[in-house]
Amino acid sequence: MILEVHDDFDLKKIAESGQCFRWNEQPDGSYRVIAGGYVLNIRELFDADEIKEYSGKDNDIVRYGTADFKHTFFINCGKTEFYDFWEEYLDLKTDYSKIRAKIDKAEDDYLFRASETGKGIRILKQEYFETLMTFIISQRKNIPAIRASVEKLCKAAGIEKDGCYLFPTPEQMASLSEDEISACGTGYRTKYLMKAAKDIADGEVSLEAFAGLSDAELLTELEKLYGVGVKVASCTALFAYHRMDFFPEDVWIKRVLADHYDGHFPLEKYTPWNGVMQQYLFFGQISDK
DNA sequence: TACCAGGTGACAG
DNA sequence: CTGTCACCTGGT
Repeated sequence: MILEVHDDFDLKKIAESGQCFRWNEQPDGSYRVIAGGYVLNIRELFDADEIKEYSGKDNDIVRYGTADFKHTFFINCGKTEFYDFWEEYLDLKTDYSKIRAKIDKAEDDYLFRASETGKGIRILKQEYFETLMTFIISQRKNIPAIRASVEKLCKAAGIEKDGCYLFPTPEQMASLSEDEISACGTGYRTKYLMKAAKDIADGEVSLEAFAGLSDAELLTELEKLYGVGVKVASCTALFAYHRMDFFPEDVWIKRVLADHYDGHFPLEKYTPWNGVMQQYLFFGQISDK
C-alpha cells in the first residue's frame, strides 16, 4: 500500500524516540516494525519517480493530514491489516503539525527549537502489555540495553513470525521460569515482570479494563502494580493508552526542566498535548548526545 | 576498579 | 512526606 501523510512523520526519529524498542532500520533504509502480532516493513519514498512507480502498480493509496507538505511511504500490508491495526498504531488521525503550531517561538524558544529538532515524531498507540513490560525493563537501562533485553524476551517466549519473534502474551510470559526471564538480562526487574505477567494472565488485573479509566485513575491503577512507579506508569499511559497529556519525567527531562524551566514545565499551556511536548524535549536532549 | 544508566520499593527521619 | 539506599547487568 501507499501511505501518504500530509503531516509530520519521520521514521528515523520515531524509531529513536525511546517510546518503542522494536523498530529496526533495514539496509535499504526501510524500517521493520513488530507490533500487534504483525511484522510490517515501511519505507519512505523520497523520490518523485519512485512514488510514481509505486503508484502505478495499482497499489491502494490512503491519505491523512492537512498540511501543505507530505511524506509518502510504501508499506507491505493490505487494507485489512492496515485498518485493523496500523492506522491507529501510527496515530494517523492526529495532526501533529497543528499541535506543533501551538508552540510560540517568542514565548518559549527552547521548546520551539526542540520541536524543530523533533518534528516528525508521533506518539504511537502501542499494546498495553508490551508497553508495560518494556518500560519496567527500562528502569536504569539505556536504550540499547532495553532493546537487547526485549529482543531476548521475545525470543524466549514469543511466537515466531516472518523470521521475527512477537512480543509474548501475558500467558506466554507467565509460563517462563524466573531463570528464563532473568537470562534476558532483566536483573532485579525479573520479579516485577513475573508478578505483573502472572496477575494479568490470571485475570486479577485487566489492562483492557484500565482503558475506561480517567487519566488520574489510570495512573493510580498502573502504579499499584509491583515495580511500577510514576515514571513507568506515565510512559505506559502515554505510549499504550495514548493519554496524550501525560508528561513522563525521567532523568533527561529533569535535566531539561532544571536547566531551562526552573524545574517545572508549564503544563497548563499545552494541555491536552503535554506528552507531545515531552517527546520533543526528550528527543532534543538525547539527540545532543 | 569503580561508577553510572530513561526507577522503584523499603525503609528512616 | 522527603531523603537515602540497594538492586541486576552491561558499558566505559
